Amino acid sequence: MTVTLKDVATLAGVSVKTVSNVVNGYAFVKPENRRRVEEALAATGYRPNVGARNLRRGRTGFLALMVPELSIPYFGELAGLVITAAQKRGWSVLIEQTQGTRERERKTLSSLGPHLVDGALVHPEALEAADFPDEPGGIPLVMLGEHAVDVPIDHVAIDNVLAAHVAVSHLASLGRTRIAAIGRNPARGTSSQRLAGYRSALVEAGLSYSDTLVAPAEKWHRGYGAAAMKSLLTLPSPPDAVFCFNDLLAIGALRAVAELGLRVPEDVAIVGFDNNEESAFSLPALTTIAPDKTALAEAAIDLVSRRITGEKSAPPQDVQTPFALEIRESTKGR
Amino acid sequence: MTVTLKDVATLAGVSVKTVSNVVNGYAFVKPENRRRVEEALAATGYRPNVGARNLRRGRTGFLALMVPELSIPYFGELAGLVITAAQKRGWSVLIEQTQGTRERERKTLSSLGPHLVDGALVHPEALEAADFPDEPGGIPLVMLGEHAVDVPIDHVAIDNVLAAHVAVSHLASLGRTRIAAIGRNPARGTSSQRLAGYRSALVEAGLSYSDTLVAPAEKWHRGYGAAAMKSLLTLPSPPDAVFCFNDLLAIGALRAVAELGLRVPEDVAIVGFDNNEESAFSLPALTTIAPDKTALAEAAIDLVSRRITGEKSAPPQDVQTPFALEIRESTKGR
DNA sequence: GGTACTTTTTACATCGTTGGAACAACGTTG
DNA sequence: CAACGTTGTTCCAACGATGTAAAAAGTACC
Repeated sequence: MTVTLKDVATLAGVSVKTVSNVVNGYAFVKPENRRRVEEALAATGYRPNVGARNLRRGRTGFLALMVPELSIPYFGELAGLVITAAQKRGWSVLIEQTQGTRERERKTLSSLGPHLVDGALVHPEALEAADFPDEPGGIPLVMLGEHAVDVPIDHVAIDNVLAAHVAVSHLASLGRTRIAAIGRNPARGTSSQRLAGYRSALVEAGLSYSDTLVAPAEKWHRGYGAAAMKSLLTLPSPPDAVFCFNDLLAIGALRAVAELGLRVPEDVAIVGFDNNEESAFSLPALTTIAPDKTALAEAAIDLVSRRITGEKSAPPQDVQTPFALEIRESTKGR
Repeated sequence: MTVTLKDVATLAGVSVKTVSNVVNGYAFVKPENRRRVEEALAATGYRPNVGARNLRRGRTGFLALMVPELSIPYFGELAGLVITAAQKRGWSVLIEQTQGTRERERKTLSSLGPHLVDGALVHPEALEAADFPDEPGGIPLVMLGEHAVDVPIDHVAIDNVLAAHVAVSHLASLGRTRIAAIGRNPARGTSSQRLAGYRSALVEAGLSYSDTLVAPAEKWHRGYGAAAMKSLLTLPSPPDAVFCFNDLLAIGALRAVAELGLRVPEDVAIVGFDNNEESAFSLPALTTIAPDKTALAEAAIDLVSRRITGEKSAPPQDVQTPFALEIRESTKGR
């Protein structure tokens, strides 16, 4: 059924290795033989057995991408870009979902044997430093997104503190004085980064920080954003602006505001984070921090490729990719 | 660096094959030896080389999933479920994106050699019958979603015609008489199915069909939905209800209605299709056809597994998975 | 103790590919 | 024409695992 090098070789009347040489573009093959081999290749429809080739070469041709859940728009979009970037360099991507739980993240990390994949891009959510394999025997890892953890591995992300600062400064520049935040969550590294940016922007704007205005969110999903927003709006003195730690929370917040009969941005201005595609179409459209996801994906693939092909032991890199504040209706009106 | 069976065997003082036997749960191993091998396995941290094992077994352990784009919520959600379902059966999933173009779909299909993956789930958008490999030499394929094409391969989907019928009947039951549709696209199989359901529901409700009320959409993305809705609303006699062929179009339509200063559902009722997570949070929340995506993913994995492990030549199956009409604010008010 | 049988272990070939060494063919040169 | 370097090809081993079959060890029975 399946065509192997041997079949092609028999048909072309040369040795297996010569066929292999043609397939791999080895220079010194007699034109006559090359032609015959190529004909035989075409005639049989030969396709190399990737497994065998990789066994021999000690590579698998696969990269793993570990994310919480593909159904979360940010990760769906990112995964799509990672796959595209990987494909350009000849890698195939295998996706592992962890639901953002530390247990599953740890399990996934330790299951990424050197035989299954050549390298991995991991986007941890709850992982701690202790969970990372300390012996360097494993495969190259690149961490995506913010790490609270201090592990010596390659890392790509935007400057979360700065981005949060920019978002909140924007709200302050509109003259808002009671600026709340939604998304506090001690288990998530990203949360503390964005919180830091939030605080520094408040300070810079001469506003005071108050714990009451920082709503927690167990998960950064729409429903939790709505719930958090409702509790903020029923405070004795409710906020006139909210910085949500991601767009999903913000979408939930938009709904909560509407359900309470208030208006965005007149009564409450809202800024999100991630620039999900849906956020350009919400009513009102969401002002948000827009990370350059393409740059993120490409930088990550770049780093992991470099680690795999040589440069094994260069010092860990820390790459920052650009972002922009995308101003839309939720802070500026229509 | 890497631990192989040989290393474990040396450490345990037995042959390679005995270790292999222990690893694979072969029954006849002396308890004493089993213990020693297990200790050695633990001590060395042995992990089987998947590539080598698969080379020997003639399997790769991978399935491919071909979708247009992960950044489209429906496919992000579906891919997540497929990966989860596959993992339960011990498969890893490789994702290929085609951007929904026939050229890339065809290319992807033909590149799915039997060595890279053991089977594939394909969600074509523009593919035609001629593009499918006619010789049965390849790997098992399962088609997801609607096929306009008549190819003898396994297939899982909801009943699109019926679902569209249900959606439109719901609009008619609200007393709407000028029911439009958005999403006509001759290049997409799904489009004609949903259009058929739309027409049959109009007939059943005693309403007349009019080409003017069926707006085309080159892509089923939010922006195209907004554009289509705008053109419908500027007709001499605009619709009082719209059936959008997917949720993204509907989300775009919601925005267009709002931008023209009209209200949903008072002026125009809107129904979508797919039940994306975001649709429960749009303003107003979207009434939509909710396919059971989990059932879809599991049925697909089930079919492809069965094909791979035996049952090679059973007649092609056609599995229909359930759906429901999810009624929300866009047709019922808040 | 010998025979027949079962249980346990091992040696060997094999999956499809590629790296390296060995070999063959060729044209050049002294 | 012998010696040599350059090209082109083949042979063999190896990647790490498992299936097969044969060898070894153990058990039961006469």
